[in-house]
Amino acid sequence: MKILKQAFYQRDTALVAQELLGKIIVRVIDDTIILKGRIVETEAYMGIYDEASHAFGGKRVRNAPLFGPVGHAYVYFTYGMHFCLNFVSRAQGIPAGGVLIRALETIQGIEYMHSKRRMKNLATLTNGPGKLTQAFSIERALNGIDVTKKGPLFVIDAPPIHTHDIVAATRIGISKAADELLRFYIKGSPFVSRS
DNA sequence: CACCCGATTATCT
DNA sequence: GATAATCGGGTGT
Repeated sequence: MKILKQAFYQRDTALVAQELLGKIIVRVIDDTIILKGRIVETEAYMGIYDEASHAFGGKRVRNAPLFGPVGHAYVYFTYGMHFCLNFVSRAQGIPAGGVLIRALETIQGIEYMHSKRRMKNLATLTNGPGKLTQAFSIERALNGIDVTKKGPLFVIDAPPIHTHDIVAATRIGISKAADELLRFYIKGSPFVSRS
C-alpha cells in the first residue's frame, strides 16, 4: 500500500484530475472502520482564473484550503445539505486549484455505507459528489487535513488508467466556464454519476 | 438585515 | 423533466 505523496498533487490540476482516476480513497473511522473506494470520476477546478472555481475572486475563509498546501482535502458544504470532497492540487507557481471527486466505486465497507445511505441498489451508493461524502462520512472535520499520510482520510496508489479509457467532458452543475472539458471519468464505469 | 443562489440529491409526474 | 429540501456565504441596502 503506497500513499500518494505531495509531488503527485504538485502538478497541473487537470493532469492530476485524470491521474487520480483509478486511485483508492481510504477512510478510517474511529481507528476501526475502514472504507475504501476507487475513484472513477473527477473534475478539475483551475483556481483564480477559472470562473467556475471557488477560488475565483480570491482567497476567503471558506476557500482557503484551495490556496494552501497541495495534497490536503478541501471539504465544503453546499445546497444546505451536502458536502463535496476535493484534493488540493496545482502546478508550482499557480496560486490555487483542486480536484473534485465526483464518483467512487465501492471496494470495502459496503455495509457501513448502506447504513449511512438508505439506498437499495449498489450503483447509487457513491455515484455523485454529495453521495460519496455521505457514504464515507466526510464532513467539516476533514476540511484541510493532509491526505498524503495515514489518518482519517488518505489516498493510495493504483495502476494508472490508460488514456484511451478516460473520457473528457464538461463539468456538471456550473453556469460559468461551462464549455471547458475538465471533467474526467473512466469509460464504461457503471459508477460514474453521468455518462 | 434581506435577498440570492449554489461544484446536489431524492422524489414525483 | 421539474422541484422541494435546506443553509451558509456574498452582496447590497
